[in-house]
Amino acid sequence: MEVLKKLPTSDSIVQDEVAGSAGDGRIQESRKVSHELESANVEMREMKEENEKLKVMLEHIESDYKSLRLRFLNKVQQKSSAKPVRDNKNDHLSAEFLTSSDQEREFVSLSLGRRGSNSPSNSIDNKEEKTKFISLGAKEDDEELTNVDLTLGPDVGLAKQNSIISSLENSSSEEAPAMNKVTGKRSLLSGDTDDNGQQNLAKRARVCVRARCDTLTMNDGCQWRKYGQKVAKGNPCPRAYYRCTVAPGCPVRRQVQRCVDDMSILITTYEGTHNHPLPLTATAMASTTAAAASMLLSGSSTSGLDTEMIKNGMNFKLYDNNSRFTNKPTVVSPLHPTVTLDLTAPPMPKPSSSPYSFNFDKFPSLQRFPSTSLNFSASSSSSDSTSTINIPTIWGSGYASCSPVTDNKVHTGRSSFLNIGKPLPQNPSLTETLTKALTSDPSFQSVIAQAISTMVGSGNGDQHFAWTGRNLLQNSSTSNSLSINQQAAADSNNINKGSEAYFSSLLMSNMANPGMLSPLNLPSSQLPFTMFTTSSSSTPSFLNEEKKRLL
DNA sequence: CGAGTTTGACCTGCGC
DNA sequence: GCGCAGGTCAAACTCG
Repeated sequence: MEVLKKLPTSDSIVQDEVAGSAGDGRIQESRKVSHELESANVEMREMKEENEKLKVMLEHIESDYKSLRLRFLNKVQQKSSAKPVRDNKNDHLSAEFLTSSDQEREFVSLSLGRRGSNSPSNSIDNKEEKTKFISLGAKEDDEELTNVDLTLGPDVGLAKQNSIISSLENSSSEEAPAMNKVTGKRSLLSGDTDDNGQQNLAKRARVCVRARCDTLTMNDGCQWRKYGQKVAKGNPCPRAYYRCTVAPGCPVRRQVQRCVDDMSILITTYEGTHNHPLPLTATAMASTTAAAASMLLSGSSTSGLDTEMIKNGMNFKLYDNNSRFTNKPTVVSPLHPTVTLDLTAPPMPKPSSSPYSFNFDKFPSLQRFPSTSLNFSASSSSSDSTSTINIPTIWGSGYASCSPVTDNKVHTGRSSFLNIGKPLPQNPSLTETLTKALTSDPSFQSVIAQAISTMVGSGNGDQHFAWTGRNLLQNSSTSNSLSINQQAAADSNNINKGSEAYFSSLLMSNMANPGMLSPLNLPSSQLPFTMFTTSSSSTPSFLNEEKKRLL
């Protein structure tokens, strides 16, 4: 405005003209300036109006968010307080994990199932971290999350959220591997006592990611050091053992193994919780696996889910884990309840109807992302403790949904699927069903939020992409990511058109996982569609040999 | 030379 | 108790 004041006004220009002290050229120049000034004024007025509209929109969104969040928390509280013990076989899980406080933690923690610590060395740190977290307080937490999550810039609030997540992780992080004082060797299993045996059972929950992957290994954003390799029985492909090296002493391990039935499928199993802030590029996988582990440990992947979902009108496709996957996760041990995220299933045809389709036409900004569907299922009988989250992907069909039950196979294992990627027909009125779906089961909320956040962040740009639409063509190192990028590029024109829709998706994500990274703060490079990149490290040796042979 | 990988030995849990 | 299999260790090796 000060600049404008300094500029000559039209009056002064006229005066100048009258004075005749300037030539024709100067008069024309003055008129030009005057014209520009007027148009600038008009533009400013328009911008002001637009700003006002945006403000109103933001306020509206914020109030919607708050009310939705309140409703969500109420539902969670009701659910957790009324949650019955599920079945005898899961009594130990129920007793340990179905308390309301635990359930809440399931949503806000990135823990892959391990929680609590018996380690004296870590107890102080954990106490401190817990105190830190608790000191945030419910009110402050609410405020912070509200403020942070509704912040427009992807960078703003990132540090805050990271620190929150770090605190949460640390508060539930596992202890460093117990060392045998006599031998000096690590003794994970022998350290268990009878008292905490059942607790440790749950602590060892694993998340197994099955992904069709032409490249040598999955780049999930973390740094890994290989510490062993073993040929497992029944699979000629050796299993490689990796340890997280982002921070010294991080207890997280992963196993990488090719699927025996389909060598193009890479099975990566994660175990443990990072005891350090995650690199940005690693948060998506951590969030996803945490959500999966939460689903497993909260019991939602058990028969309880089945019952509840159907009870609430949620129909989920049921799979026979044993028949569908002869290539099951690397190890299914009673000591290692495993949840599997399956990104390998082929696209499926559109079902005729869907009781819970999530219309992405309401979220135009999301349409550039691969569509997903959530397909939960669980079997009733329990012969193992494996859950599967099945995530096939289809690009650009524009819907995410829970697909209807289409078969009723007999289930021989305790298994669950989260199936993402099946296109479904558009359902014109979905607000009610969506709300119902979101409020019906906390675990569902958690997982759907993660799935959505994954989709939202999958534009393969950097974390500013949603706002600036730039860098959409990065990371096209694999065919999958190329497809995504093409999709993203094709839709990049629409990127700034759907801010309201984008906010809406954030609401859902943050509502279900207030402590997790919002898509706002997730770099897209971390997402499953681009994580299959060649890595110089952590390369299975047999693939190296294969590579050498080919060369 | 340091970081990461390879690989054989060793430890532990589990089933018979 | 024994053998098997999964998991880990650590010395040797490789690579940049």
